[in-house]
Amino acid sequence: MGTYEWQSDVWDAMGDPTRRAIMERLAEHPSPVGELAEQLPVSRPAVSQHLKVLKETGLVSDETVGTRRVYRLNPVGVQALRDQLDMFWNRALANYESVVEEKAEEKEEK
Amino acid sequence: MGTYEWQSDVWDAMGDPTRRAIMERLAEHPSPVGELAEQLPVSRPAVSQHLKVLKETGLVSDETVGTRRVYRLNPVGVQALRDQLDMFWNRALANYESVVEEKAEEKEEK
DNA sequence: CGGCACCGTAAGTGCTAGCTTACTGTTCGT
DNA sequence: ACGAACAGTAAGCTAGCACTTACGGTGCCG
Repeated sequence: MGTYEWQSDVWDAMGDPTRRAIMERLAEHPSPVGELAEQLPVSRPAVSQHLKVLKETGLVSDETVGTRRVYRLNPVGVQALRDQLDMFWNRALANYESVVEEKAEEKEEK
Repeated sequence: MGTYEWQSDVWDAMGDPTRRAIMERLAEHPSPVGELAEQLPVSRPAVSQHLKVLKETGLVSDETVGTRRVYRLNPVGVQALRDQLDMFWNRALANYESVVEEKAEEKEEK
């Protein structure tokens, strides 16, 4: 807690399967809303609402070109997820190693 | 199948705020269910249900010691998240660089 | 053995959020 | 300028899920 702002919104955003599907499409290449909706089993407004969430969390950015809006992945948001995930990763390893040490101690005591 | 049937379930698991709180606690150190419930604003059965989900997705592992069950982070599950996230990360960078290239081309055309 | 501590499961409930349809707002082409 | 294409917003409905209480099961200790 404290000064370290916990961006839980980013995890919430990735928690929805449709939004993850959108992220996968955008990982291929930047796309306008209509093109995304065609490749997904939901309506265009639904996609639009999901993109709003993804944009608010900083996972995607948009650019208006002509009458359409092209969305693309935002490296900043993705990096934020990586940072938090690395914390879990490091500590998961620490936990695992402590288990190994305990097992080793058990053997030594024999 | 079997070992690798998750993938998307892992994100769903991390989508819930309470489960993320549990993951934070387990990142500190392994804990039994009751201890986790004391530090959270939900009942013990609720924690138990969440732990079930986290275990099914491979994010945590449990060990029965006496009458209690000690849960800890599972490096394998956390690693699964990291792998998928890295895919987004690499492609997000590719998208960004393509934008930079386009901007550069625009300047050259002038 | 009997009571206790710890935990998982069952059953039921309330609320969130994702979806749809309908509407409004821009921008481009003719 | 008018219609078409593209997209965001509003309102409403529904399904899923996170939570609760109640219960059943297992290992520990006096």
